[in-house]
Amino acid sequence: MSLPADILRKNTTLSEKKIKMIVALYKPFKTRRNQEIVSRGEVARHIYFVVKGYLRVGVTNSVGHQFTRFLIEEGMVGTAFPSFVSQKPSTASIRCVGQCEVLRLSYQDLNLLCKKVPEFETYYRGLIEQAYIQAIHRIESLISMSAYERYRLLLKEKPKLFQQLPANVIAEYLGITKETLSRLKSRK
Amino acid sequence: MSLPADILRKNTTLSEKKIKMIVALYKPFKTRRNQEIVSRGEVARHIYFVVKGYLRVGVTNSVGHQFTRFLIEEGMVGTAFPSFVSQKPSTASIRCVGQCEVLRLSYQDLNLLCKKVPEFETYYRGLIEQAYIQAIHRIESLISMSAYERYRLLLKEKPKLFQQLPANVIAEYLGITKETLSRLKSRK
DNA sequence: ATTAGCTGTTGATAAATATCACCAAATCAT
DNA sequence: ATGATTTGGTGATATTTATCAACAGCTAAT
Repeated sequence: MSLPADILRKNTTLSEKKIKMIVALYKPFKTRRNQEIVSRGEVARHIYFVVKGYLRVGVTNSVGHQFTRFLIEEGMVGTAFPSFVSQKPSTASIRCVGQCEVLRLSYQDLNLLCKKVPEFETYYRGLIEQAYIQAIHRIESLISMSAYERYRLLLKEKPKLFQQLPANVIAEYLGITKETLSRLKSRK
Repeated sequence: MSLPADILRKNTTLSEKKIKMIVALYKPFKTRRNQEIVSRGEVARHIYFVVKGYLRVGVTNSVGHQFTRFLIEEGMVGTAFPSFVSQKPSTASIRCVGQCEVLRLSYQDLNLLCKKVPEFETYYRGLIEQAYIQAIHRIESLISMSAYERYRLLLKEKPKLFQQLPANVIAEYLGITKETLSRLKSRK
């Protein structure tokens, strides 16, 4: 049936009835090509479930350069997390890469679910654990590897990104300029 | 009374009885100066609560250089997280910086608590959320700031680290060499 | 169809950081 | 107390990466 329902079925032992109830809270959210769905300074009031496409969570540094904090892929869930948890204004923005299909779950509904359905909280905790583990690996690659090594690692682990995303987004994710990325590509 | 109990009192509405029961599962763990308490290749079977000192979670890259994935400060809890969650061998090691006082909670006990005491799971989820947020900030600083900017930020946010830890540990945490850190210090 | 903008490259150069070698001071183990 | 090890610092140089500029091919909007 629906992608979020499949994922709950696979990762929890929740009854069909409860799954239905939960999934009804994931509201379809219409997006336009490259639309910014959360702007810097706004509070991230939802977590987003990506059905199709990519969301890019990005920040801008002191001299106006863009960086990609996270890429949220199909089947994954994410948001501007520090803002979402604190319900304070976000330093990051969230933008669709191309045309996306997105569901969203509000902060209130998520917390209500966590309170009322312990099994959902366990599932949600697992999501955060996995996200945190990804973040740890990213930190490790950033402190211990050269740009070229990080590029090779990403190419090996997520080759799809290179087919589906423009090079500047990849470069912003790796924390290098698009020129450097272009040169790394032609390095043997 | 005890530090972990105080923290539970402050962050949950658990009864004194339950807090007592939970804290009894945090076992004191004797460490020697600079002792490695989890080695690379071992499974991290506990999370560690630091009563005194610092734990350093570190990795070694392909050419044998050390890096510091995380520093766990007094009053904080942590472990080699990817290994702990998966219960598979760790790529990181955990080492005491100097002389430490540490409590530890086993994987089994933690999961039992999460299952039996939903409020504990909420508390634990909050810990992971905060750890994840810290990790996000670290990623952002690594992809968007220069070594000097990262050094200044750390100096501003955690000045204590510079008094309490040797410079090479700080450098490994910033992802730079100790020589570069030494030069950044004398930069105005 | 045409223009304007976006995307990916490449070159020349500058800036940041690492590497290697060495030294002095502090700290530790015996 | 002493010898050994660790720690912090500096210089010379190499390497990595960023910056700035230019350009060709593509894409999208009018």
